[in-house]
Formats: sequence, C-alpha cells, structure tokens
Amino acid sequence: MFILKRVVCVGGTIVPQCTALSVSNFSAYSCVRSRKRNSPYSSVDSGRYSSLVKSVMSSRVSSQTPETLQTEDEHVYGPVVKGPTPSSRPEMRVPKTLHPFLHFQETLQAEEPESGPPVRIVLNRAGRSSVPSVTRILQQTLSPEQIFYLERWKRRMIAELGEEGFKEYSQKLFRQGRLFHSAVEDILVSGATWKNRNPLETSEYPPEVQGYMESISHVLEDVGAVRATESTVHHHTLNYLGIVDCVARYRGVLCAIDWKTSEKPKPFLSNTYDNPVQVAAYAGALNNDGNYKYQVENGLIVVAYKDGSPAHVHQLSSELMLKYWTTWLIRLEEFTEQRSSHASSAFEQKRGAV
DNA sequence: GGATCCTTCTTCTTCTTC
Repeated sequence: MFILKRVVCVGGTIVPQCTALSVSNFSAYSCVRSRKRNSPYSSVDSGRYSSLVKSVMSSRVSSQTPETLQTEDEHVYGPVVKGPTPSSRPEMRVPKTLHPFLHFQETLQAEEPESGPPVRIVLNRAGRSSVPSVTRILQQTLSPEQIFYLERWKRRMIAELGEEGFKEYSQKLFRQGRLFHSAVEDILVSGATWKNRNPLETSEYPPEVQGYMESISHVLEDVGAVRATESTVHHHTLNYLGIVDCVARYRGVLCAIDWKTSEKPKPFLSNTYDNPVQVAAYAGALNNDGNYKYQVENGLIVVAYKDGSPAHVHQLSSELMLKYWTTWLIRLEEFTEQRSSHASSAFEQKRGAV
C-alpha cells in the first residue's frame, strides 16, 4: 500500500511525501535494496532523505483518531465521566504581540566572567504571588488532544495497577526525577567533569539514579562553563517565572539545558512534547531578567534512561528556539485569556449573588 | 504549623510483505 499525499521539494529534488505506512516500507526497502532490484525505491538515495524519513516517522499518521479510540476505550474501561471533546488545536495562530526573545541592552556585551561557581537564584514568591509559572501555564493550555491521550493513559494505568498502585508509580517517577536533578546539579556545581571523577563515586548516588547518571555521562563530557543551576528566571514584561535546570556551554555553545528522565525512548524532538516550549520559555525569561547579564539563544533537552543506555540529546538552534518562543507566546496568551474569562465569570456570579 | 508554589513525570501504536 502506498499513499501518495503530496509532493514536496527536498534539497532541490522533488520526492513524494507519504504516510507513515509507506515510509516504514520505504526504510524496510532501503535495507534490502540489494535483494529487491526492481523495487520502486531502488534508485532512491535513502541516506540523503534520512532526515525526511525521520521527520515523517516522528509525526505518524494513525488510522485511529481520538474519537475512534474513545469509543473503543468505553467498551474496555467503561464510559468516561468527564471526557474532553477530542479535537485538534485550531490552526496555528499567531501571537497578538511578538515579544522579542532576545533583549540586548547597551551595556550587555560586558559579559559576566565564565569562571567561578554557577549562580542559583532561589525562588522567592514574596511580592509576586500572582505571577504564574511556566509549568502551570503549559499545564493549563494543553490541547484537547493532549488531555485526551493523557487521561486515556491514566485510565489504562489505573486499570492495570489500581488507584493506589498508580499513585505509588507516579510518586516513584517524580522521586527519581528529583533525585536525578539533584545528582546532576551536585556534579555540575562541584565542577567535576565526568572524566576525572572516580568511578567509585558514582555509587554515592542513590541506586535508582545510577543508571540515569551513566546514561548522561557522554553528555557531561561536553558540558562546561556552567553559569546557573536550578535558578529562578522572571520575565517582568510578560509576567511569568520559572526555574531553569541549567545554563552552560554544550560543545562550546551557551544553552538553556533541561534534564529529563524517561521510561520510553525519545529519539526525536517530537517525542518530547512540550519540552522545547518549556526550554524556550525559560531562555526567553532569562534573556529579559536583569539578574543575568548575558543572553541564551540555544537550548538543550537531555533525555536520560534508567538502564544506563546513552541519553538522547536534542539541541535547539537559535532558529528553533525562536519558533518555540512563538508557540510559548501563544500559550501565554491562551492562559491570560482563560484567566480573564474566569475572573469575569466569577465577577458576574458574585454580582448575581448580590 | 499548615497551605501553596516550582518542579519532578505521564501522550501520539498500527499495517503488509519478505
């Protein structure tokens, strides 16, 4: 089965763009090219189009939609009491105001020295209790589709583990994530590189973190000039705050870094859901926060695995960061709209009661 | 002292042919 969807231009050459199904066959065909001389793909340079294959594979088209899945799930798990109306987010909108990602000031280029211990600005909510956080904004502006799949996953997990078992499982995941972050921060603050670290010292980490540390060991070798760890960033104009995991140079490029633990492999950026938006939000806030006298244009998402297999590293170029910054601005606007509509409906209710 | 905050995670999967 081969479904020709449309034709796209790649590197000046016209090639067919196809569904995930035909692409699976495409890569399979590439592997057995020598045996399948008459294959329609025998003349295709698979190496040349590997990025296309990856990009199509990472945005697979499923024959099942949230609607059909919901019907199927109701048979298996019973009716959903408070089900969302599964639908995609409306066509990508444009932010009403395009706030700049970078914030160059006249005196800015007097950069901070890169030596010395990294900065850690502890969150102080005094005087800014109403400022929303990056996590909260992202959580409250998930697309109906994301909410649907998350709730479906949760329903399935509860069916498998029970309410109590699911609670324990979630707590275990959070605990591992926190321990991992704290272990990474320790090693970055101590200034030790992975290479000169005594292997015996890795056993000082809690057992549930050792695999994750091994997983990121190849990444730590390329991380240097750590400027901040677990540090609060506050965008005063856009009025949001958050805590950035790390700001450091990765292979010489200054990046906002987000460390993640994951049960499932996440080889493609698209597997990381809202993580790139989160990183862009932190970087944008940092660039507009007077506490930091430099600008961060790039991002890095490092996905670590418990079994110690090499972490996946997703580097976000300045172009990609700008793209996700735009997405962030849209999410921020959605959040503000929600907030004001809640506030006005609460006001109406209050007025009605009087 | 209790409550709340910021994080920590979790989603997208199915098909035919060799």
